[in-house]
Amino acid sequence: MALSEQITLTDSISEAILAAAMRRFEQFGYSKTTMAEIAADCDMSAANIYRYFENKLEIGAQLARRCLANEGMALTEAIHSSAAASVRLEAFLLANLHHTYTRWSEQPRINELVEAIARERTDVVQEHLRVKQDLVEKLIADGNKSGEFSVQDAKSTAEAILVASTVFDVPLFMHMHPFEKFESLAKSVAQLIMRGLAARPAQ
Amino acid sequence: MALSEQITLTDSISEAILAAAMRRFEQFGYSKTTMAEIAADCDMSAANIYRYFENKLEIGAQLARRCLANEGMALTEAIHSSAAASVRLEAFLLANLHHTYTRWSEQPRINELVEAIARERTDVVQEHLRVKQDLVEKLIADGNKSGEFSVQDAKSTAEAILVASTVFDVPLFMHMHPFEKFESLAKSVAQLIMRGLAARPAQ
DNA sequence: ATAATGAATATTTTCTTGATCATTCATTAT
DNA sequence: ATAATGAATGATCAAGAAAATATTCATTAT
Repeated sequence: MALSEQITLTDSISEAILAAAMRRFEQFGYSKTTMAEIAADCDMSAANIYRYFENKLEIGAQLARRCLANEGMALTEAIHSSAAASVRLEAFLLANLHHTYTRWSEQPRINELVEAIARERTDVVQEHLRVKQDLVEKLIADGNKSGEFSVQDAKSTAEAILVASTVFDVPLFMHMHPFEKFESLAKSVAQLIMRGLAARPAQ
Repeated sequence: MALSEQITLTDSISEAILAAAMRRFEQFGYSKTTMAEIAADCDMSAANIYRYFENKLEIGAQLARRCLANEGMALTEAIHSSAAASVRLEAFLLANLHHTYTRWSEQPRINELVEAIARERTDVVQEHLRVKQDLVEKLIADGNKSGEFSVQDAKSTAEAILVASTVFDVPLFMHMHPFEKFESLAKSVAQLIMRGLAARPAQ
């Protein structure tokens, strides 16, 4: 009892810290937010934060994990509809793009965090890529089962699809086109991935 | 006669400046190279360079144009073989990757120039993309003609292919994998683009 | 014991301020 | 006229001091 109580308390304090950090990161950016400010928001000393998190980057990493997990859920939804596999593939790419573009344009401060994590916490990003690849692999398996696809190596194919859709996943590229252009590009790429170039007897 | 002579002279001086600049950029990087140094290499004053080039960035832009034109030629070769269109597509992606990776690993100083141009001379990069897209469009047209492909909108398909192969074109990504891994990814993507996911009766 | 803190330390960032450098221009050479 | 230059100007960069900040730790509170 004392044990579970303690864990709960610790957790809720950690949550408060994360929430405060998130508010600050959103409003002022990662680098402009100080541990002292986060601590003050939680009515504690900066030193006390270190009882709950290893350091500032770890706070950023956990927030990034959640953010990416959110994206993962959106992508899961996009892929788990009952529509045709081709439709779901397009939905996947569009959802991916939408997430990237929205964050880029509406939460510009958060990009700084994203960059820091991408640079210094490769593990977080790679875990997310693994999740995405699993999703695509499942989609491919579904398509194979329904007869819509005939893909041999689902794993490397899923990897190739992710590589091919990198542009829609990296904030850095978002300045290149307006959203609508990106949308149409994502659709083109989805269609390309679906149909390929090779001629086929009946369509 | 006086006229053509003058133009030739001007040209050869411009060439000397470009050559000197290139040597410096390769060895010391764009930002660490001064106009005075380039000028000294050509036995002239810094001020005199401005009779031949608008400014330092313009020198960089012209060198970048040549560099990209070289890449364009390599890609043209890759695409103009007499092999099957699918083979040529793969060759195109691999040549693209090879160029990016080699420059990144063997001429790290030049990356600074590339970044500056990408940032401040979008026109140069976009012109190169246009050239590449034309090449891919031609490849598609060839494939259509030979019956290997059946692509309706060659233009937007070519655009999609370029978008899908962005990772192989951007130095920024080169640190993510060793060359061999990239090679295998490029092959996977090429195959994906070729065959697509959709089931087809024969093949 | 567990939590929390203030003070101490080590890193980073910011801020000068003195170069260095790109670019312009009036002047000189050809 | 055409080429070329040195000196002037404003912008950018760099070294180092000062300030802010992340992180640690010895100490206090519960």
